[in-house]
Amino acid sequence: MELRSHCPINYTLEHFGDKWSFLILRDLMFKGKRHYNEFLEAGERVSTSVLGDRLKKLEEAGIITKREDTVKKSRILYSLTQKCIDLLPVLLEMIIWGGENDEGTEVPQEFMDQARSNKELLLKQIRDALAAQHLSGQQVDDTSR
Amino acid sequence: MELRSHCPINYTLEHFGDKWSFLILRDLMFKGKRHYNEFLEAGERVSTSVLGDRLKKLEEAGIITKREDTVKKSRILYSLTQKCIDLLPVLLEMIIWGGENDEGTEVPQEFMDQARSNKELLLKQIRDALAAQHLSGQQVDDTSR
DNA sequence: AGAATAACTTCGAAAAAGCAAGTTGAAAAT
DNA sequence: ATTTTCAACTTGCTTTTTCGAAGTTATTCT
Repeated sequence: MELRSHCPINYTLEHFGDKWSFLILRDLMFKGKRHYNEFLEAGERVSTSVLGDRLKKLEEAGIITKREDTVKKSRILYSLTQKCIDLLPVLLEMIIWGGENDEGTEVPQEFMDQARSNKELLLKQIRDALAAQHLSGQQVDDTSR
Repeated sequence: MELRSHCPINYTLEHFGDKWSFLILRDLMFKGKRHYNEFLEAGERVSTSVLGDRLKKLEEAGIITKREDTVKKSRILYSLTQKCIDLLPVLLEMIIWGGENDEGTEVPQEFMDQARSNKELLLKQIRDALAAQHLSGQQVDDTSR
């Protein structure tokens, strides 16, 4: 990856500064999506070629990892790396700004309140949950699907 | 502006999810740039057509304002709105992630230390300074240029 | 065995970005 | 007073990137 500069904001943008990367990470972090077709069907409808390309780039950059799903062999399970979990504060601040400025936001009031009153605790809770689900190597058989 | 969804992350991305908007805001917030040609010359070299387009869109979205420069009448002075200053935490978190993950980062160690040890204070300092420079309507005659 | 599911690829079309040159109006220089 | 320069755009064209529809391959379900 060739950088336009070593400005930290530019560095972050070179990884996620397109219309889709952050949305894929949102699906992984906040919506519990772990498989290709789940990303396709969720939210804003990425096209499959763009999704494939972004997943590849995110993996190359060490933001996510892929491996065979132990529950169903033909599927690939996508996981977050620590590097990606470190990005959580950025996503959270984006949620706060969006939640405050979009009148028709879908963010629950409760979430906004928690983010305002005790951001550190909220961050820790989400971070711990993500670490348990993504870094342990274990996998829960989600029979609700 | 037509939204793909009311997800707060998507909402934020619809405003700044391109390669240049955040960089222009960075120049305004962290590098003290206030004029068109300063944006052009700083950092990663936007083309003038893209810069013109982004400034227009940011103004339409209420993120920045433009007005005649009182020091030199032929210039236009760009300022941040409160809505944009509210975005500061997002930018700061991007700086932290970029500073931590880019080996060749240009972020001073001192800044990283402060961000880690007392983020709220740092935020407040920057926020107050920005409010004084951008929201007061006053303008300092910068004779260093 | 046939249909459905999952994860991609490929390729043409559309959108965005980039570049060079031109425009407008104020200010500085001659 | 006229010319030159500066600042902030605007326009038109080319290149690059992104997008979307359809096709491919391998696996699993019926």
